[in-house]
Amino acid sequence: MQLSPPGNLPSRENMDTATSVKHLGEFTGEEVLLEGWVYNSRSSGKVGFLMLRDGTGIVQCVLSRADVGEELFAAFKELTQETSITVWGVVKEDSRAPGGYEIIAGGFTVHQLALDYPITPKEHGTAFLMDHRHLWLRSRRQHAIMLVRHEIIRATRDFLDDNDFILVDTPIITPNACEGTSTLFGLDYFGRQAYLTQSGQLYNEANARAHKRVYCFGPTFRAEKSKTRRHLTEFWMVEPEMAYCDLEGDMAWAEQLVAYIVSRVLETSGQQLEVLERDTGKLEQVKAPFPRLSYTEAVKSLQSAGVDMQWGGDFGGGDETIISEQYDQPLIVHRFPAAIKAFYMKQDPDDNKLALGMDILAPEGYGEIVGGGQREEDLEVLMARLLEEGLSAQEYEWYLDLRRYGSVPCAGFGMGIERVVAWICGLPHVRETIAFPRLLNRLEP
RNA sequence: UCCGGUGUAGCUCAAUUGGUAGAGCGAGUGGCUGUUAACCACUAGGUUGUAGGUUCGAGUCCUACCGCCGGAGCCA
Repeated sequence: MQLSPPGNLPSRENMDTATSVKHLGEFTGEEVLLEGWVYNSRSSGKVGFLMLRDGTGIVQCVLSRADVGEELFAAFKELTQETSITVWGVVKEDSRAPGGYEIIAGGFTVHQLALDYPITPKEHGTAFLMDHRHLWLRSRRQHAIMLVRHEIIRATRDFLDDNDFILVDTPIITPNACEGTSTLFGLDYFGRQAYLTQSGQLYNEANARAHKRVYCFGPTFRAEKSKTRRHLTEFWMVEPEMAYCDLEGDMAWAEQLVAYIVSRVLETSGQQLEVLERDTGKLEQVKAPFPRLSYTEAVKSLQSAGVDMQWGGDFGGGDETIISEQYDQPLIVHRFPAAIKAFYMKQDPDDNKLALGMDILAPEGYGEIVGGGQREEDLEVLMARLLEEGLSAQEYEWYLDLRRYGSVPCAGFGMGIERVVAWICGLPHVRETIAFPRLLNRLEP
């Protein structure tokens, strides 16, 4: 359908390129062309309101029957939700319009009329929305979440890049399991057993000896049959690794990264947080340094809170919540029992029952967002720990080489992007923090 | 894998003690000159998750299975 606008209104020929809703403020009083989709439309007998969504924002376009003519006005009334259209008209400041600006429309062109769009402006259940995830992404809240995710990733990369970290990607397909095969997705690699990575850390350690400070950033896979609000089977993790760094340095880098991300989102994404109805007061309190608690202190604190827990065990999700709710900042828990940690984690020289690991627990019950620690740099100790875990030294020869040729203290951590997004956006579940989540019971769409 | 909940129109939900399956939204038709998830009137829309059982009669009670949601375990 192509309709010509009447004579005294802006015509499409006057404009060469389309602008976007995000930049409308620069065109007050001018004619613009917008390309987008119908978000919603309303009409009374002689005035129509078209909410146009163009990916950068939503703007109300006003069509007056007297101005646009009978034919165009009748065509407007045929428009359905999510129909793709190009609209042209004059930008006008108007306090009655959501967003402060509206378009006095001169005309529009329909590209495709969308019939029976499944997601109506009313409420829907999560199962239905997840089945229509490919369409749900267009809605206002989901759009805002993806923008915040984008900003979190940008802030992460800016922070690391500006501090002389080099992005060195690590492989997704790996030949062996660094911490047992039960949590890994297996795959056939030309007749050999291979796995999807659950961490780039071992490779990061090699890269850190080439570049001193490195990070990898990619998808990570866990085949755990976990069915909780904080687990995905495929998630994105950024993993910085630093040569010549100990546990203290590791904690400092991690807390500064987290604090920087929060301040950047507050600075740039206020509009999105408003759409998400996030209480930003709680985010504004996030400032490095974060409070620190040793594992041993955390266990004592839990025991005095009435939790039945012995020294040596791992924290459950509920335990994490109880500990972190005592603080309004992210909390660093450090020095865990060596027995429950991976073979490559360095033992505490002051107490060999402890490993030099650390976790950061997000406030408001969001749980662990960062996990990391100092690596064992001594060849003999590392070899002994590896064999203790029943792993084959032969498969880790290249990793052991890192201790043979210029070994140094080395530390790093992994930060789960989806958990950080869930926390900063104030979402109850990580499934909305990624465009197409992979969950225990969900592989589609 | 275990425990709990749930499944009714395209969507979100009602339906009394077991007695004719209903509303809002969405869709369609008409009306309305400033709407904000617009509003008003009318219309269409159903194998009540599946299979079996009890009963004169089952959305409702019983059994099994399936899906989904939440929690536990396991994990980041």
